[in-house]
Amino acid sequence: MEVHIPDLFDLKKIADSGQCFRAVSRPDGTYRFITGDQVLYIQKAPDGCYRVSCSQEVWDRVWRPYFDLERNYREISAAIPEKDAFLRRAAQAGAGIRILRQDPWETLVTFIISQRKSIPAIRSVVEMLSERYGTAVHVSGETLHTFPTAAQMRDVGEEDYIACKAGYRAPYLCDAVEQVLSGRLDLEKISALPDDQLIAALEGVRGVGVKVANCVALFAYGRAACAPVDTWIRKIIQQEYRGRNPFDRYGAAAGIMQQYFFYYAQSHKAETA
DNA sequence: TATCAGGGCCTAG
DNA sequence: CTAGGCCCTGAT
Repeated sequence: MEVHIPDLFDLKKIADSGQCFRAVSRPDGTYRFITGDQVLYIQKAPDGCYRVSCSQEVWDRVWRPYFDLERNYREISAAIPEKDAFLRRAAQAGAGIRILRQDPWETLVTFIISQRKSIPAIRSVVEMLSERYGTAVHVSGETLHTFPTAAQMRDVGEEDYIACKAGYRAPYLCDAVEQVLSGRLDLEKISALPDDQLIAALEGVRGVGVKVANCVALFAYGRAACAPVDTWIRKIIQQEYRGRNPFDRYGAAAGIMQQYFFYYAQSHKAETA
């Protein structure tokens, strides 16, 4: 099937954006995304069209929200003040990135893993967890594994996580599983909370600090006002904004601006180092 | 082969 | 509030 996407949309930038850790590309330009038990193959076609492997119904129900297609990024970018030259440059470079709306459980777990790890290292842990504890699905001639649910991780022990290279984060993962299964943390229910309370609730999990909590709020709950500050963003604040955090000024779109910064830093590593 | 930092967080002082 | 420590990987 084919879909038309009029807004800024760039598969490579999305896959490399560091929000999701399971997206892969093929030599022919096809990208594969996985969320929940859904798998999507998507390839660019002329005139803002894309060939997708799913039905219209699944596209509308699953992937449109996943790619945040209801939001107009062209408008948001155009609204960046001329004065903020660095952000304009970053937004230009990152044009086509979307804030993905991912599954809260998967996002929570993957960002607990992410701390003090490089993106390739995160990918390999996430992939190993999926292979061992997720559900096998057969699509398009390949066997994939969904990301394991909390229930599927019920009996996984610290040693098992360590075997998956989670390192010192192993007890954090056990705590996350325990809290979700016991209902002490209800990932569905907290979606109704305002940003600050949502973040506070997430911080109740061991190994979840302000940075990881903000990532989950932004990349799973669509809280675009939340802007996670990591080492890269910190560098930018130091070098480009004289140590003054600019995100307060960006208001409801702060998280999107953060993504532009992050992408810019990632793709200009040599210069910013 | 050795070294270093990587999308931080916890604990102690 | 600030400093170490942490478990392991990928990059040089």
